[in-house]
Amino acid sequence: MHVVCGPTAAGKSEVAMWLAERAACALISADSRQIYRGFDVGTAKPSPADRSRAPHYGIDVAEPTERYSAAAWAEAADGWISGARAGGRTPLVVGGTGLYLRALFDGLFAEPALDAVRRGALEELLGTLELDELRRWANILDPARAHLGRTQLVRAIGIALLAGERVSDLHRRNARPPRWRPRYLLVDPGPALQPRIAARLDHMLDHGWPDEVRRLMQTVSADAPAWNASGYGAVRDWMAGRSTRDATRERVLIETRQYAKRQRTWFRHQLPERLVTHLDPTDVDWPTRAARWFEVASTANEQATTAPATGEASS
RNA sequence: GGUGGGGUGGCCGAGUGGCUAAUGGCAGCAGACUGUAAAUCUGCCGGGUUAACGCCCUACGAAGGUUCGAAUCCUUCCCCCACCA
Repeated sequence: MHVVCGPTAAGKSEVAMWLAERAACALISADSRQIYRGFDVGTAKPSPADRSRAPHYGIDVAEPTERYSAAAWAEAADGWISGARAGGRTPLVVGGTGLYLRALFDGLFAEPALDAVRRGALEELLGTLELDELRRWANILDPARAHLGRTQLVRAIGIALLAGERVSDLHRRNARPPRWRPRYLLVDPGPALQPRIAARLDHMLDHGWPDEVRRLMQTVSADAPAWNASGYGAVRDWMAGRSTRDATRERVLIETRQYAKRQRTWFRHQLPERLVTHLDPTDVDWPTRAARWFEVASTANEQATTAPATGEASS
């Protein structure tokens, strides 16, 4: 499976669009924010023009108030991939949400059935606890996960209590087999990323982001999951009169930089290096390199489907 | 010109004689990550040296001084802010 990934504003979509037009691809968006309807400018969704140039899947598939998940996305992505193929196109997964890629390619463990009501009540309770307190619980219930963040702790504790099983055990026991072999094209312009982030932000601020946020503030409740996309909180503060344009710009810049940094850390350590091809989109010959990657990855895909291989073709 | 307040590590900001290379926060760097992931967390964070403990140097506007010892006390100077003229 072809995957174009990389930090935000790196130029993933330019590369993906180029490949899509050249090789008749359909784009599968692996982006946890572009799924939300109405959150367009600030999430840098592909333009209508781009969307008419190649089929896009995975965009505008959820209400802003909906609590989405990596598993839900991966399941939907299965359908999109089939849909792309049925339409005679090569699916090309594009996105920067590492966990979504993992959910699709490594498969998350099968979650035991949980009583929704009890789970909701428990999560509400755990939400009131201090982080240290959650750590103490996790140390008893699922020590292997006790070093993680709040979100993970709540989940580990919840499953341990409600299902009587540790997430860390389920990882091993309930693992789902991977369905595809990914080939990653990691797009990253290196030091040029910072100026690109700034330029994109200025463009967003001049092309409707403030209005978009003002509109969303009327219709989408303030605690909707869609809001926690970097920048939206800052722009919302500005629109509410709690901040200035300059301060907002500065804050969003920082949030975006930090996000890009986290993405780089993820891709650097979580992706198997042997499956990754690096692409610097500021290289003049990036199209050649991208095309070569596409060919090699296609060949690898064919081999994988004809003979459930044991080895990996190196990139 | 007078009076009062203030100048602290990249920034903000505690600290009023030794426990202070100096609480916090931000920014930065590195890392973790299997169902909210643009999320949620962890470590480092003056310089040099060390595997580490440590050791050395530089540092609280500037210059002097008091003291065994000063970011902290005294003197002068520079700059900022407020109020009075």
